[in-house]
Amino acid sequence: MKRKEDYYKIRSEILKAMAHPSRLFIIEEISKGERCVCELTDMIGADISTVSKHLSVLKKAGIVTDRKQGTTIFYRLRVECIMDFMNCIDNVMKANAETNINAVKCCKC
Amino acid sequence: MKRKEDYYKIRSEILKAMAHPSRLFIIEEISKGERCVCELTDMIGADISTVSKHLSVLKKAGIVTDRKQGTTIFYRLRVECIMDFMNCIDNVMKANAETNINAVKCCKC
DNA sequence: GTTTTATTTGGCTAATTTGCCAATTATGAA
DNA sequence: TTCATAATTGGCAAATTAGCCAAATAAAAC
Repeated sequence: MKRKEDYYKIRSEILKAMAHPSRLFIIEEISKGERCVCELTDMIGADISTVSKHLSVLKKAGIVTDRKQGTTIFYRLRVECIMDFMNCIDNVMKANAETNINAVKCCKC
Repeated sequence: MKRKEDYYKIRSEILKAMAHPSRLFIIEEISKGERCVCELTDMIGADISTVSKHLSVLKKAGIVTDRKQGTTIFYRLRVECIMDFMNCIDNVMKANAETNINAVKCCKC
């Protein structure tokens, strides 16, 4: 079934867009409110072109949107649940820390 | 703050482990119950060594665990919330489909 | 119009990931 | 012990991703 494969492909592209330390930082930061490229660049400490490219990856995946005000572009989350969603990742991390447990129950995700 | 950076790094590694079509398929499939490497290999249609490597990526990230029975190794999810978690990804996909909407509300994640 | 500030895009190299094949390990059966 | 089955590991080439610099675009200030 070709349909099903495409579905996993698209899903994986959204996940891949999130799967980078700087992009996770951006997601967390803009979940607190709109931020412009230069603010994020200062916080991340990479080249502005690098940060701009990270933002375009997130935008292409549909995770963020932007708004232009003069020469400044503000980014914000497009889908509200993204942050709650991180709780599940954190449950995996917690489970990894306590490696003696096998099956981990969790909530809030 | 070095601590915070490490945190994003680890989070991104868990997400990266999930961000592949075959690995997403595996996650969904074993969420229904234990599956051995050969069963998953038949379903995916890739070389068994490829599937084995995908499983080791998921295992290393703490997403799955395994159980040996004779020569067969059964894999299962290690963290229960992983599947609910996919709902949020699907909300992003839905939002991408209806591109005229900007901020998307969602639940169940 | 020219300059300044904010951001994006192109191009390049380095690093990482993917997937196959061949070889290896491990267990159970003959 | 030898053979067969299940799975993992090593190694390699192809594809993708990351991050920097330089150049281009866009809007506002002078």
